[in-house]
Amino acid sequence: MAAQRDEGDEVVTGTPTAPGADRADGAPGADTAEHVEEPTALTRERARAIPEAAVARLAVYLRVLSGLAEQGVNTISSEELANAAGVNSAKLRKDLSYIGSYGTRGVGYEVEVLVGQIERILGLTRKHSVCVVGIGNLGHALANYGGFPGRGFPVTALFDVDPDLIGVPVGGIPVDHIDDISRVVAEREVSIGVIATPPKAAQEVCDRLVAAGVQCILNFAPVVLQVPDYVEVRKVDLAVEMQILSFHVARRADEATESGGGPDLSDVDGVVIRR
Amino acid sequence: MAAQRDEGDEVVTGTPTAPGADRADGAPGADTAEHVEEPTALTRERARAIPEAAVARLAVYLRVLSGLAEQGVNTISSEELANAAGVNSAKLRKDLSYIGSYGTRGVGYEVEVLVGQIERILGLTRKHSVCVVGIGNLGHALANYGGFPGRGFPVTALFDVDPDLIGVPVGGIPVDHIDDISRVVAEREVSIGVIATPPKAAQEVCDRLVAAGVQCILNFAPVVLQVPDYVEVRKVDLAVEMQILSFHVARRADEATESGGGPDLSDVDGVVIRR
DNA sequence: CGATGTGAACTCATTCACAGCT
DNA sequence: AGCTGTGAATGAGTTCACATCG
Repeated sequence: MAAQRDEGDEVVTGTPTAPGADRADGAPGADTAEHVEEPTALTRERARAIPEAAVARLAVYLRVLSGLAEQGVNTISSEELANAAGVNSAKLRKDLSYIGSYGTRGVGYEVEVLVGQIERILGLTRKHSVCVVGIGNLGHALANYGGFPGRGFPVTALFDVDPDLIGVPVGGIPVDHIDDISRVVAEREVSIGVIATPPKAAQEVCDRLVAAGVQCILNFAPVVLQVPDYVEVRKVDLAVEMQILSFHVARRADEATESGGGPDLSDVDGVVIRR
Repeated sequence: MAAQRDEGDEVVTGTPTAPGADRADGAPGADTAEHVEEPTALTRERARAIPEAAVARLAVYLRVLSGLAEQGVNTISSEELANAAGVNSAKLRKDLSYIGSYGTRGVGYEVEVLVGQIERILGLTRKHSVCVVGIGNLGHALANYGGFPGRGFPVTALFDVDPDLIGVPVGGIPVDHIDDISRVVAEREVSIGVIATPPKAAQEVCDRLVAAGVQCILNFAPVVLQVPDYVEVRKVDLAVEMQILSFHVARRADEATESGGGPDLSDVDGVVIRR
């Protein structure tokens, strides 16, 4: 049964401070990939309208729930599930409400039901063939994950340019030359492309993937990919993650340094406080 | 037991360059009843207050800028830089404004200056020793990155439980047994721990890292780690990424179904098909 | 002029708090 | 009595638009 919710969010702003009209939107800005949705109101019919942030969490809930199912747990409350997923229960309930009402008041949720519903929403009832481009260290690791994280994402093709690798099976799949990408992607109906090449090659590989018809890309290369609007790109950026952690280490250090030391306003690291 | 934080945190308030008397009293606008702020633990103070989202982007800008510097570019406008980083210029300028005013009106930014300032803010002027736990496929790949993404993050220790691995050098560093983690982490002043173990071992490894004094963790294992408040956890979750992409594939498919080959729909909602 | 820097408006996301069902 | 589901309130993050200054 499809989601029967209404399109939800209207202009909830009850604040009278709302400005006049000004609907002159359509700014042709340099907007990059990321979001595809058409900004101007009029949501498509019974819009799927699940906030991106919620989608990410649904995937987490799904994993937790699968674990519970294996342990034979049948029912769980929002409180417990939220806890296991590392979020608070209000958020969890709101997230689940986006996909429908599958809980029982006074009781909780049936694990099986939730698993099924989340899988449906995430499109996991269908298999998504994946290809990995760039069979270096990381590519190897990814290919060897075999069936990729969880089932449902079979890796069916590997590409590289290194002649020594072509034909060599990695994780059971022989490596093809990148020049054959179009043919192979079509033949094996690849729907998701993973880029694990050195940064310099990433954009070109990306272009080839797109040309081959791939519309979803997971990018491990430390580059900002330019893609057409209709292509969805997610990136996993080690350097950025490390640097964010670094930022926190630094901030922690700052705090430690100045704590206890009176209200001195001296800029710790050079940020001049102008006035 | 606080679960790991995901995103957002930190109180904003007061830009470093705020003019005149900012920092007035408390919260702006009419506060409702006695709602005594509940600051994140002991943080606060003269918070550097850079939104988490901005921090992540600063890291991206930094990479783009470094590339430009190498190419000999001296100056760049917000428009150009934004473009290269895949964001719009307003966002970029706002992000940069969090770290100070280093641009020249009518001209743009000096690449070198920006690189320096971002590095300072991200705490990259200091080296952060990294350890990797779990030397399987992924751990190998990570260890072999050598100096980790970009310089500044030297991998100085590797851990595993497999007797066959202990002592074997990977990427130049011999693998230690996890039981020695406390000693080794202390000796090598590891400040960031990377978890690349199978899911089942992740929480325990995490606990050991924390016990050993590591306060920043990058987790590749598909589990929600439970850590004390003062520990910062970032996660890289392949399964979640794939599932988010899957969701988009599914949504795309839905849209396609209903727009083109959709069997006669005497539907009420005008199917708004743009372009 | 032209591009930065930034209050203010707006949009998206999270949390509160409670009505409503079991 | 207990727990879900959800409007409404709050807060975070993004975009607008323009004063400002090199």
